[in-house]
Amino acid sequence: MFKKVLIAEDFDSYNLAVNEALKSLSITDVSHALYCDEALVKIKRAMQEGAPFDLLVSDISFKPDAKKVAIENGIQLVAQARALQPNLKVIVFSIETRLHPLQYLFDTLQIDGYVLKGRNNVPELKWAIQNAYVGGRYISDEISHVIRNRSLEDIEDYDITRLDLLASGISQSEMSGVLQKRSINPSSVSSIENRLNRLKATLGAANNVQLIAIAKDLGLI
Amino acid sequence: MFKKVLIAEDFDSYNLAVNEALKSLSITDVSHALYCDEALVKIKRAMQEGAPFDLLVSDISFKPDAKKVAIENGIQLVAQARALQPNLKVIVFSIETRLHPLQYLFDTLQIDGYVLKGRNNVPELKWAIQNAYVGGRYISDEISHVIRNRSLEDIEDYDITRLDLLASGISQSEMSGVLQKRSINPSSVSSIENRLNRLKATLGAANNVQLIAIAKDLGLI
DNA sequence: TCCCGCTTTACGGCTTCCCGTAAAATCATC
DNA sequence: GATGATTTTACGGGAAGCCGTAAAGCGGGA
Repeated sequence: MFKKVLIAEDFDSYNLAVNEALKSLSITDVSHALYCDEALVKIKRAMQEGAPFDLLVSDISFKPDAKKVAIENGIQLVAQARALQPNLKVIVFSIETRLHPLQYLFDTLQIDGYVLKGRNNVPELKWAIQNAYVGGRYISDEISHVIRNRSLEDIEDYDITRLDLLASGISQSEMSGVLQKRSINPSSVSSIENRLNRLKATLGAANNVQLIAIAKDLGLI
Repeated sequence: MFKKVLIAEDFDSYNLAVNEALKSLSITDVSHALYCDEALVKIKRAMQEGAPFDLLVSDISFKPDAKKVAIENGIQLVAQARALQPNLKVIVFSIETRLHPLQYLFDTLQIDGYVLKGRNNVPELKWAIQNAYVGGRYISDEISHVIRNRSLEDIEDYDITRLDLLASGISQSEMSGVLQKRSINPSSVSSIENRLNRLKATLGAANNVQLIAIAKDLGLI
């Protein structure tokens, strides 16, 4: 079983739950980080000391407070942690159910488990940890069906930019100017219309208003 | 100190935290309810047996699952519990930060404490329980700001309906028809424009698209 | 080089949104 | 019931969005 585990989680309640799960697996070498920055520092230090972590259990959303932080969320943390230590096993423990952030975690970062915060986290976490240890990948039921939906595959980064600009209240002709200034092609009003139409078709939106509503729901913007 | 406490909370993680707080106050007679219906039954039975609860610690949002329930959320639970047993002390323990539901809890139901789920729940819960016992009322810092901020006060329920309809992709003239069918007044296209304009002014949106983006961000819809 | 397919751009019409103004209806108060 | 304030409705003109068509640009392959 895993020997050395790091938990990146800001709520004390959830830390209690993860502790409980680890205790039941007789894992005693457990470190806690209440902020992402802190977590990355601990990972670095552990590697330098020749005693790297075996497993990272990380939340996604960290409540902002007075403290100024460089890494704002668990997704960035996991990305940077994996860049530092590619063999680090990662289990994400979050309330996030939106497709886009999850797709990135599974497809690009290839995490080793996802536990959706819910009614029975202690047994779920325990199971996820055991699975990750033997090279498996546990995913909470409620989100495995979300992941199976691949409808968003052909949405590119600039589409997100376009949606962001649209949601900021500017007109499409103004957007054309902004895109030119950022030298993003295509930038003509017609192209913007085309791209937005394509997005509307993909996401089943009748107009720009609904498009933004759906994009918000999916976590695209 | 309180002798007999009921906890209405569906997540095991948060139940661990409340347990921890109660244990540190040497409160041992603790019951749990994972559903609101179950909680109300326990309150009733305890009264009938002549041993009513002293304190209810309740969540607001309960995750829906296969189980069919009559009481869907903690606000309804608190209202019904207080109707049954007016002297019951109530502490709400939730992630809810939106003004509207909180106002009802404080102004109408007059709850005895509100702990916002966050970084340090165990000490906060402990403090809230101690305060409630001596007739005080503990409120998490972040929430007392919200309660004081009345900027969203003039957004009424039908405004949410209008935003919902707008986000569903229909045109304003179609919305007029829908509102008439539901006999919601005003229903004319002009009125819809007026209301949406008022919302845009309140929320600082330049057009309908941005309005929906902001409404999504604020959790209005 | 020419052809082909794809993307980008341009443009025109039609619809919807946006923003005034003004009339009609409703409500509160006396 | 009259009066004034507020809300609701109606309408019109200009701006923006929506949609189809067509031309121009661009790259790959024969």
